[in-house]
Amino acid sequence: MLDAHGVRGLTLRGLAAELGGGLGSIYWYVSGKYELLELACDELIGRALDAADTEERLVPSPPMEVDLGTDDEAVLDAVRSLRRVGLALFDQMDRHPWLAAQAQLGGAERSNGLRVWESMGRPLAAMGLTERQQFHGSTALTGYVVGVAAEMSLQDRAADPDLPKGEQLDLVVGRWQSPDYDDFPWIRSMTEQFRGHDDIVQFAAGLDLLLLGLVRQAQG
Amino acid sequence: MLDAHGVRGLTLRGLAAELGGGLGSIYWYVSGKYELLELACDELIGRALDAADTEERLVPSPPMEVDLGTDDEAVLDAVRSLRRVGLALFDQMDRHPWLAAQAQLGGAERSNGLRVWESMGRPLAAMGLTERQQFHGSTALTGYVVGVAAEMSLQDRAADPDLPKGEQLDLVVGRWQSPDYDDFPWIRSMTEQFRGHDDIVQFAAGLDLLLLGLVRQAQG
DNA sequence: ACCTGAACACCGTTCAAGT
DNA sequence: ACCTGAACACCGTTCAAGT
Repeated sequence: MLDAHGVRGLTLRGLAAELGGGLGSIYWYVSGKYELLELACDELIGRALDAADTEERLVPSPPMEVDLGTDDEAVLDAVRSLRRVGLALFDQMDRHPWLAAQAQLGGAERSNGLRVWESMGRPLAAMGLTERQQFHGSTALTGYVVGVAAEMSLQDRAADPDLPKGEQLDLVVGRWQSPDYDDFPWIRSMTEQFRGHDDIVQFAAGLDLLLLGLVRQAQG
Repeated sequence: MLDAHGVRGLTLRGLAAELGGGLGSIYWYVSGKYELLELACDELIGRALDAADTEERLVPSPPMEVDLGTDDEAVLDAVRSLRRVGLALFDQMDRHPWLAAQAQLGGAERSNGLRVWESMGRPLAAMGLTERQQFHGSTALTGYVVGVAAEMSLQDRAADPDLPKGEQLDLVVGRWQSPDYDDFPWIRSMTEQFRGHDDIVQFAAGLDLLLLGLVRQAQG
């Protein structure tokens, strides 16, 4: 997969050349570029879900920094489940920076899109939430996952790929000290946090906020 | 703005014709299509923030369905503030379905991107969260907003624009009863919820979960 | 300073023609 | 059934030339 060059960098001519075939032959297998991307998305999402299920090859989870305030084993189990799925999906989108922008997880016709939604919904039901709360919770979770992943993918793409990670952060944070940022004191106050930030930790922290909210809702 | 045809439907040739000018003259004012889109994004985000500030022309907020479990006026004020900004941004992206996919809110160089981040951050600081919690909270909020908005924009675009809303829902939900969905009992159980769903209510519900998590974190 | 439009270098998609 | 590549209808961008 030569998607290291992004969605736009994948041309049907390039793909045909890579496969040693003619340009038109692609259209025998696939209706167009859109379906090609959809299939690639579905494949990668499917693998992420497999990883979440089998528990192998799973990204190491950052420790949970929030206190859920419950020892109900059913609830804790559901939370662990949701966290595992969310982190597996994020990890996959982190590895393939074009994925997040492309993946319309919920409501997709592709079967793995449905698997995502089902994977989110079942634990929510097990937590004892009402159907309405389950519904809202599931779209909140999927929306959060692709939203944060997309945001971070864009942020990383904007950065100069030649510079080392540390210098990139210094460059951004350096701008924050300029007079342009006089109206944004809060952003400036985040200098230290931004310099030490880690994408997956940040993602997990927000996911845990959502999970905390859901636990509270189940308890209330 | 003829962006009723989406980002791809906006061609520089079409724009030049609309403006009654030559194709090349656009490049005198703007470096390319990318910058043009960035400017349009920034303008609309800016208007949304203005609406959130002035409290006029603001979308009616759905009632909060979660119990925050606090009467700390400073915290409640912060929550109201975050909710107002989030809803104003979502409303704008709901009105302009191409916006969400385009808007890299956080970390954008454009000044209104910074305004978004600052608007989210200040209330979080006022809630008494640690700097680390503020940082994580702000990215979670912005990520959630654009993520859910993007997901819903895609969902609405996929639908047949000729059919009335009710029939569209029936069509989707009808498919859920087919044998293809035998492996997705939870999705099937959401039939009733999906049929009666309302985008902005759904968005607000998830936002409130995040806010509930943040309030708990501040209290803990 | 500001505009013009032909020209260029690409796209995705189609389709008559091959095996 | 499966593949080919020229041809088509578009893009965004550049640039010598105008006023």
